Amino acid sequence: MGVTIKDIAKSAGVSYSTVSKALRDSPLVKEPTKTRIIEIAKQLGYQPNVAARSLVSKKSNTIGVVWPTIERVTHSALITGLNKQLEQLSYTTLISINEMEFAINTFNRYQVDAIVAFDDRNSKEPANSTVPIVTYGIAHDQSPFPTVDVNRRQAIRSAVQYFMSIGHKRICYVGDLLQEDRLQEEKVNGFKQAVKSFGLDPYYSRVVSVSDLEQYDGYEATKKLLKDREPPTAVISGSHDLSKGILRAVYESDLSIPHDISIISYDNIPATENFEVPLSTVGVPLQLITEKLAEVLMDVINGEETEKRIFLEPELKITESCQPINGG
Amino acid sequence: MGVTIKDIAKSAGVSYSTVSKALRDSPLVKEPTKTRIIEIAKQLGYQPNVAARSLVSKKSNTIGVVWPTIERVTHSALITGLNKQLEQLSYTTLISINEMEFAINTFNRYQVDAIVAFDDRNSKEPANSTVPIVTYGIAHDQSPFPTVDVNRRQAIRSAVQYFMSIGHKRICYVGDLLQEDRLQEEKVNGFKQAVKSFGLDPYYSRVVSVSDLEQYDGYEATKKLLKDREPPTAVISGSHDLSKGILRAVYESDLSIPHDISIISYDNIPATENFEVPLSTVGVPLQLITEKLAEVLMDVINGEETEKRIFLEPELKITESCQPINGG
DNA sequence: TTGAAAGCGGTACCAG
DNA sequence: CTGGTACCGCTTTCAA
Repeated sequence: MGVTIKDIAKSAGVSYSTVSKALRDSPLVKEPTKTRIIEIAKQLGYQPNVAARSLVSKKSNTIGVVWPTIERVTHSALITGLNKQLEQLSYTTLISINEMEFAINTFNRYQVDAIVAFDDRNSKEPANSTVPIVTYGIAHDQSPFPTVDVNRRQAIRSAVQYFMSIGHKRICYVGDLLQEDRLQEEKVNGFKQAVKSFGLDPYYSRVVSVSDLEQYDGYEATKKLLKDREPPTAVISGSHDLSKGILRAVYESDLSIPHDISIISYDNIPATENFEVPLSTVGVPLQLITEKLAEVLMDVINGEETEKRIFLEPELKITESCQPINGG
Repeated sequence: MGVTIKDIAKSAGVSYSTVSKALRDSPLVKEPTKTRIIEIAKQLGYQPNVAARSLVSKKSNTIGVVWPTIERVTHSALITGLNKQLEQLSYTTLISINEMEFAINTFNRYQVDAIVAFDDRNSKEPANSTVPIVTYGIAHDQSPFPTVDVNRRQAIRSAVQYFMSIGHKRICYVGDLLQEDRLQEEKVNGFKQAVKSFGLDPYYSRVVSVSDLEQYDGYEATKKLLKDREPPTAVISGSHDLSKGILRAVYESDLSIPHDISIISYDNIPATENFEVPLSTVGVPLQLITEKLAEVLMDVINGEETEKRIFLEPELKITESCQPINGG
């Protein structure tokens, strides 16, 4: 078994309560004693027992992340970011990939300080939980839990609006998933609404379906799209990976960006790749999302009131991948 | 705060030690008392406190999974499978995406019963740990910990061997990643060794590099490959996703499988998709890997001796995607 | 400044 | 079969 404070106490010739204080850096212990104890603890390879500690302190300094859909990459960057963010606040992140209810029960037994529930499918309303829950994603619409989310609808709408403002009339959205995926649906709906409310012709400005959100899917869809008699002059892409495929398809068809086609990509991740033409994006920077998430988590842990639904507004970043249309 | 066994005891009018027994389904409690207690526990929404339980029993019934590279999909199916497997053994899986050493420390503090370390990059040797560790992947070659792994080298070698046995002479392997990725390297090396030891002409039988293991990468690489004056008659693909792209590229070039090109895909996942032609595969079924992993975990938990390095041998499953070559 | 002791929520043993 | 109790490792009063 592991080293306990009693072992340290024995080795240091003090009582174990003194050790406890020393290790928690309490001012109630004289400096030399403290450093000596800490030194011994290090030598012995002491690791505080979370079970014992959280049993008495009712805090575990741990956040549980419920993420039943690891196979879908959608959230991995977000979770990585959140993990970093929470690390800075000296919280540890633990992930469960079990089904929502089971995962929440697990985290309740573990007495984590708070739970973040991610779910892009249509999962059950989180079970009752002693531990406060924060959700990300729009899965639970009248959820009783605080929710942080990106206004995807608005993101796509802004993109449409921008394209119209520079003269585009045939604007397509590539990214309808056809499966149950609320996150994608929101974007599609944002597009459809925009088309309607801005009075675009739905014949030219339509939604293009893909079977997944990866590069090849974008490639394939665009190949088809470009065979139209009157292909769009502007494309909005539902994800970064799709965009890569779209670019490929455009180039292979000997068209150029932005000369023949302008493109804006939905994206929360800062552009890391170098494309031939830097990609215009619309979305909420990942960092902002994780910051907000961490903030809300700290709030619920400290029992402070939070807004129930935080909708982060997307930013439009226009680069050379967009160009005004000449004469319609 | 949560409901404790004392609350239940009060409500049931029994001592709390009886409650403890009843909830653990001990035969030392009369049936009616037991059911009554369990009923009350359910009504009150009781969740056993892991901290308290593991503090006294020194068991948490939890396995910690160290997985610093969630962004890379490679292992997600494996982890999902392992999670299921362990669930059946009534173990809970918790995942940490932190850097190896940090994650292991965390799990030590949490007193998980065992740790599985996944790592496809070149990470530090796991720190010293009170908790037993099992590794998956070849990252740590002279690792002191039990390791379960797939014999990737042999997998690719078998595929080459099979192709030769049915007359192929120009066999290419698609899947070199060029980055530091030991798992991929193993396959590439398996291929190179096979080419050499079987006396294939390395000019025709070569390794084709891809930038990632996804569909588009396979598509792109194959498009190029097929432009050769003398393209291969057989292709071995490094991953399932790559294979999808390879198939696409072949069809688009108006070639047919297996008539013009035979293909075997490295794959641990049972074929779920329906391709035009069912795909031949070589690899260890995922289920086998997770079973073995679970088995070794149970062994180390129970302090039983295990083989240090378990190398699972791949299976070759040949379908209509392969065809003997006619006259070289 | 240090030590002693109570108690967090359970388990397990022993007495009744 | 049920109740009482010691104790797991640690934090946190309270006394010395």
